[in-house]
Amino acid sequence: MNKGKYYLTTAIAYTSGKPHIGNTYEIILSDAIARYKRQVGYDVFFQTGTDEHGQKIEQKANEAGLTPQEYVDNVANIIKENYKLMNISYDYFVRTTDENHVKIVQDIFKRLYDQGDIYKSHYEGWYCTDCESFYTESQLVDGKCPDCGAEVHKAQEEAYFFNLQKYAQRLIDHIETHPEFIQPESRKNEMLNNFIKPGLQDLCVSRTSFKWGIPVNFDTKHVVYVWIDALSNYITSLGYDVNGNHGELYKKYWPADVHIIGKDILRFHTIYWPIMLMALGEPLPKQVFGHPWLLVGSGKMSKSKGNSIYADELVSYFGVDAVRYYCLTEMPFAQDGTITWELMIERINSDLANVLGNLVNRTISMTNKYFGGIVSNPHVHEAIDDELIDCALNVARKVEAKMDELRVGDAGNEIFTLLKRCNKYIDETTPWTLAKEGKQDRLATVLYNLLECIRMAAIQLEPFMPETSEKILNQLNTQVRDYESCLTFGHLEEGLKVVEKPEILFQRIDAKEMLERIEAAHAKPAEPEPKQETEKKAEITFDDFMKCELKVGEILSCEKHPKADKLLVSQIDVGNGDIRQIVSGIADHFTPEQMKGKKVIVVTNLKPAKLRGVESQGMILVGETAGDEQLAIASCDLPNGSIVR
RNA sequence: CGCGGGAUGGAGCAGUCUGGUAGCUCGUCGGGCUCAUAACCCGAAGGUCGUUGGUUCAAAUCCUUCUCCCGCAACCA
Repeated sequence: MNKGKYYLTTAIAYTSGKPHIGNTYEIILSDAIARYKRQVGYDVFFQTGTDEHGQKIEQKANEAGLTPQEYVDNVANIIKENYKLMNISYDYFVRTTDENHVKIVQDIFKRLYDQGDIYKSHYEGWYCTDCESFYTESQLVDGKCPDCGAEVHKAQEEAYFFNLQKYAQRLIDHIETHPEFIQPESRKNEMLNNFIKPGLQDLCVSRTSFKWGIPVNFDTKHVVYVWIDALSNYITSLGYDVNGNHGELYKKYWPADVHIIGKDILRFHTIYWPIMLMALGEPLPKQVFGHPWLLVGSGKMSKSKGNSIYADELVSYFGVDAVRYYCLTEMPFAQDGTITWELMIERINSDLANVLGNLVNRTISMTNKYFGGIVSNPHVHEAIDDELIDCALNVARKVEAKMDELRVGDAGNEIFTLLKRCNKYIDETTPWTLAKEGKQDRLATVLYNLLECIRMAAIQLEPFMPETSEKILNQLNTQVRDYESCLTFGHLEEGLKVVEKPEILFQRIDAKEMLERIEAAHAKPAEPEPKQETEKKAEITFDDFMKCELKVGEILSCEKHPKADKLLVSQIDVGNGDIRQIVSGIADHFTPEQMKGKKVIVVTNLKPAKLRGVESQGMILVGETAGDEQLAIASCDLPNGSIVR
């Protein structure tokens, strides 16, 4: 049953560091879809990979004392290990440092240049010679460099630009005539209204400020800047050729059926990428799905917050399939989902242990107890059986409908309604009573129905939990494992002998005990980690330090900055009648009322600067924990104007 | 008025496009059962569907006012 080809991709992971479970979620989601499509008969090509260029990587490699290539090789390996751990069934892993990728990107760049879509121009901005960086007008502070405060001058950097506007109308037409193109649909308007319709700015597609990238082959002081490099991965890997001599894979699989990406980069995939393809005269991907984020508590997972949860740690506590199951079913379709240790344990206990694990266990136990493990079906049918069988036959249809909409979590829930129905069926038929009454044939039929439902469910669980699926089928000892056999009832072989002592599929977890264990494991690394993260600043001399004038000041009044959310404006008495106005970025942590009356330590000889239009004449010293979760003002009881050293 | 999303029983969500008995999972309480991983099954309690006004025979759903949350953007002397 060949239903045709299906090409799906994930975003390629940036190789700046180890991915957390939020990043891993994307590939688990994609893997479930890929496995499902294969199962129902598509010829699937599932691609993932790594994005390995850029200034940040150049820097990170430097800090680590490695060449950029060595650095990305390491991270790419970590990512591959991670995918292996999570049982990801990708067909191809593309790296943007691959030789063929590099060559094709150069060809694409050249062709877009030759046909006039890319043109050479100048990136204009304010340049700080000390920092060797460009800044935009709005980034400047008081007309000076925001980093070092030095004078900046208007300068031009040569750069290549991609003329997007030329294709804007075609893109709008495409989006409006293909409602399925941007998923979830709620994102469609965001793209149109926010970015496309106000007018697209030409995209800067080359850089000269760093070297770690794909050189522009006709102008080698430039490297190709991220998007043309990264987005092209979807076709370079397939053997796309600018002259039309495409490889077999390209001919077969392009256009992609779906690009699965995070909602944050939807813009690049629904604007820049389609326009690139239009310029190349290639067909557009059929669909781009911007999945929501997996949040920790209510906040975004990030290294700087120190709240990251990693897949390997989760797996070490709960196992691969439990983690996969959680990510797949706990995530809403279009809204951000949450991961906490408590929710994770709750899901495992209620769904995996109680409903699934226990059902398999009790059914196999009864088969052993009453029939020595031998399966038979004497077909002593009762009306109640029809309800169960209908439910079982409906699952495939419902799962298909959900999967077609990429509602993977809902699809998983459909399978669990069958498992729950099975538990209910046991209560309705009370096999132990049938055994006591000696109704052997009816009893055998009941057990057969249950085992067959379990078999059907197990097969359909494969995209979600591949290991568990196989374990269940092995416990049943059945060889009938094809998807087709789930579409009609009664394929489980008679005469089978199920396993005698079934292994517990998911052990119930004692929540309290587990949480304590996790806390203990986190307690140790929590301390030293912030220290590692904190960059050591360069040593300064005593004289350097003495350049700072620190004084005790009293906050006379404090109010919110009229034009900025994060800023507070305080009037501070620093002694000798000197009243300073100081702007601080601490509105997230303190209210103006809390600030008022506090004695604080102030840097009084800092060059004044304007922050969103309000002048700041100094700086309040504030201590912070890693990831700015908590702030504390450096306070002091000395008289106003006291010198601090 | 920068752009967008959200607010539904204790928790997490569906339902909103295409008005018409407010649903699911977890938790709580009561009952049942004993094949099973203290599991499974049944029942109950619990919601003015964020706020204001409107359209309608009828509003969680359509229009309107306001509030709060979350992204993006800006910004952290």
